[in-house]
Amino acid sequence: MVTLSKKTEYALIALTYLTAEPKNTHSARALAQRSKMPPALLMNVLKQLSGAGLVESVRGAAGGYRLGRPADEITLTEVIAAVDGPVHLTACAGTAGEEREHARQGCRLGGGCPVHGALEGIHERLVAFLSSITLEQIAADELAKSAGRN
Amino acid sequence: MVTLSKKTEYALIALTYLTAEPKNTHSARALAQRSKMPPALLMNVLKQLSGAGLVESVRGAAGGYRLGRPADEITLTEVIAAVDGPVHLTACAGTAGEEREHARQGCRLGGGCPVHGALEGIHERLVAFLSSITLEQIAADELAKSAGRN
DNA sequence: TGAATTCGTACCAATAGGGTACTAATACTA
DNA sequence: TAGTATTAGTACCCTATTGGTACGAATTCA
Repeated sequence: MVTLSKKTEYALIALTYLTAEPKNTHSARALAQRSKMPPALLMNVLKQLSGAGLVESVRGAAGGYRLGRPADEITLTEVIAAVDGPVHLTACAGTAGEEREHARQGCRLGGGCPVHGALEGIHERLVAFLSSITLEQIAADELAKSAGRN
Repeated sequence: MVTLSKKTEYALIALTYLTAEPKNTHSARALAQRSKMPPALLMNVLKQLSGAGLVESVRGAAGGYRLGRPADEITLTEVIAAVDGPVHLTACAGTAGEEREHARQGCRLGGGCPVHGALEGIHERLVAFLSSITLEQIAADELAKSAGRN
């Protein structure tokens, strides 16, 4: 399926909030309450984002999370990769570098697979598309649309 | 996950073969053998493609499948929709027409969802991207790449 | 009549997705 | 120093989806 997972969705929502107030730290619980997300799940998502360096964590009382990088340097591709692992268009395409050989095994059709080459091309274009979308754009876009609704 | 399902992959493989020889009919079994795909599963996939009008079925002895429309009029979006259902970027975005109200229920975050508007915009661009890819392009692209490998 | 095929439907098993629970480590505050 | 609020780490559960199978019925040609 060509679908963002719920975890990615939650990650985007949380990141949008962090983008709106980049200087303060926001606790996982507070973020969950504002969006009615399951707190325990959001904590896991934030941890993954923290591991990927997309957010910074501050422990202890009055701690929480803040953006790890400027919003215009965080792309949708990175968010997806941090939460759900790297984007693979198919089992046989979309694996880069040293993983490529492994992917070739995963594609059991091997050389007989008549769409292998074409899918790799599509995959590259898809990643380029997703990478062109930054967190800043998402936050700004939402602001514009929600303003139009009021 | 942003991933094409195996069924979509199989559909593309089968369609590529049908594109190469648009006039003959090809039985499900023959197509499965050429690509080492599970025959029973491919039959289900072909049935779905047939229901969507992307391929024509011919029953009886010496029957099989052929393209239902010219290859340059079949888009990747249609193939995905026929096999896996319509593309939904998220639960809250990407549902058109009369289904829209239903989707709004699916998005339990409702008005509090701060990425709703932005995701709808991304979804539209994604569908436009997938719709710009035709079966003819995939088949031609693959031909070019496989020629380069030899 | 028989063989080859698609059609319709129902079913099974494995995996991934969504979600929870609990304990440890850290840091602020009083 | 004690208490509290937070993240970190891990392990687990449940359900839906996905990948894959099976079988009988309808259709067509020889």
